[in-house]
Amino acid sequence: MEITKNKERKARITSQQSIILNYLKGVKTHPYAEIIYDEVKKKLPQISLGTVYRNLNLLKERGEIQEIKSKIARYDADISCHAHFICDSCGVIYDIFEKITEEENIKNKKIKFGEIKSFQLYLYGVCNNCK
Amino acid sequence: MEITKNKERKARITSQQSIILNYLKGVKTHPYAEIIYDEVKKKLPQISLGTVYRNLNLLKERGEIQEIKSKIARYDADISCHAHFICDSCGVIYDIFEKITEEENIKNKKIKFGEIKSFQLYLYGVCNNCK
DNA sequence: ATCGGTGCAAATCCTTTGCATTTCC
DNA sequence: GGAAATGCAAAGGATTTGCACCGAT
Repeated sequence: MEITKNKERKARITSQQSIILNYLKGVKTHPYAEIIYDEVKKKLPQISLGTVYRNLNLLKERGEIQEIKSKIARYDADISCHAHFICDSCGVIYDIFEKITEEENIKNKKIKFGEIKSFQLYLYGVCNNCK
Repeated sequence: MEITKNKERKARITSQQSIILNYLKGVKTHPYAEIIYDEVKKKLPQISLGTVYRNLNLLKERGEIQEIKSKIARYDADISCHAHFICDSCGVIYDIFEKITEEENIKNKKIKFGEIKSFQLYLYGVCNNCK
């Protein structure tokens, strides 16, 4: 699972793809595929949900966006070093740019099982809105 | 999503549940529901997959096990403070008990959006076996 | 002409759920 | 007896995929 083979393909940047990426870069809401689909459809009415999924996967493989593993996959075009606070009650995802721990060193840590290429730090709790 | 209401129910510890928990405590492989089902069936041949899912959710809500968010949900009965290294190629999940960052302080950090109750640190990369 | 991408719809597959039944306090 | 859990099967829902077609190189 989660195999990322590097079949060297000549990627074509389609309008579908750039519109998806641009939309994602413009929001901080960590939308999921269906939301992205609805939004992108405003500019590209004929786009299909399958294409949205395919492009999200492509962008993720290229490291241009990251997937946030919630119940439904959510996406974030901000790939800078930050954590996510996920509300156990309402599911809203907040970006945490404040330093929680030594995030910036994590990628340099050596572990015996392999090399750390990326990481995700999820913080869980109930957000102030829900309390 | 991911609502964890505290409807105070009188939980009954069934044999299904303890066998599932015991199996999980005995392995370090972070199995997913279907695997757990197959294993538990050896001791409890009549158990159903639905019951496995229901009990995994119960145990998770009670904090006795944790769910690892991979493509398929995987489960870990070790709830001590540790990270997971997930191989992007083969999907194997390794426990990381070595200190990667200031894990032990994370829960005490104050953030403006709410209170941190738990966290998960996922490390991604390609494991030595796959390289 | 070729080959990657698209749209559409169907298929897949993980997970949840409704319901009748059983179990345990 | 009654709340809670189970087994079974069906439903649900997110994501993937097969295929014919399109478009850019």
